[in-house]
Amino acid sequence: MESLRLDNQLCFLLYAASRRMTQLYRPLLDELGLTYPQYLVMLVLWEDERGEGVPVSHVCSRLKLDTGTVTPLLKRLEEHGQVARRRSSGDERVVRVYLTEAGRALEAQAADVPAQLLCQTRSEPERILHWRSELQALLRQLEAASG
Amino acid sequence: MESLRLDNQLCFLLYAASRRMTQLYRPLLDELGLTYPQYLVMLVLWEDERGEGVPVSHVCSRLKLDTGTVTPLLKRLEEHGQVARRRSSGDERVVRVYLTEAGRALEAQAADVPAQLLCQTRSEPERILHWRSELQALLRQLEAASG
DNA sequence: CGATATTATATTGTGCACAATATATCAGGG
DNA sequence: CCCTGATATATTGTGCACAATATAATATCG
Repeated sequence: MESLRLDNQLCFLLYAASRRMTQLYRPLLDELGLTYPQYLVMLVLWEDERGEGVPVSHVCSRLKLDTGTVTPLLKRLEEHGQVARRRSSGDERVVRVYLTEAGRALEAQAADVPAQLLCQTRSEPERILHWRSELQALLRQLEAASG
Repeated sequence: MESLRLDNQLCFLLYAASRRMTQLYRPLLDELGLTYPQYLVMLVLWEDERGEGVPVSHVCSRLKLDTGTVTPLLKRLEEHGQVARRRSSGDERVVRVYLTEAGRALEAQAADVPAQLLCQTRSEPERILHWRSELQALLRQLEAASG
């Protein structure tokens, strides 16, 4: 059944490439004491937290993950001292996530992770930009799909 | 820090696209009683198991997963009656995985899953072929990287 | 104002991923 | 034949993902 051949499946290529990418990040992130999903949360906070904290829902929507994944992730980051969590005074339903000093300081350490990865994969920067736009288009197409 | 912007990261695009793809498969695979990784195992077996069974190591290498993931996956497929597992008579170290009648019959039911997905994403077939070759190249590049 | 619906987060349960380790079998050299 | 190392699979422990449900706070409508 030709249509079911594993290597013809876009889905498997995405799945394999994504896992492989995570594996390449692992040794670099180990030095920062972060897992890969924790690193993604920190990317969001470094970009969006301006001292006033961001709601849990904001982290969820940026990463397209639900609270069942994000809440325990944030708790582990809190245990490790990278973030703090406080209920918003305005709306008691909302929990705001803050960077601690340590969490903020980690950004400098993480600054050259993307370059190190680029170097490790020996990719031309323009090749990366090409794949980035291809993947952005693919992701848009997938997100437009019903389901 | 521009280099750390979430949406610039190839890694996040892969991660998000892969999860989104899995989400699109879920309702279709629910009808077959399979999870997405279980579906991938079945793809390997439908393609490579010719009645004589395939070693666990073969499934691992095709899917690039280790035994810590694959062994429990195969046990769940066995519980659900899709596969059988027997130690090889020649080499008692290897466990061979066989399709059951039910497992073999499931291939016909799965035959139109790829087409349904194509339809759901409203993608031109040539667009898919394009992304497939792009992702094959990206995966090769990632696998060539040390680490 | 009070009942109802909505929103934000948390919890529970199942199934991956993967590092690290364990166990059992086999292969080769002395 | 025994010892040593290699090979194949399984087990353990941690951390995601996500569906389903629970809980609490807020908004809305009659």
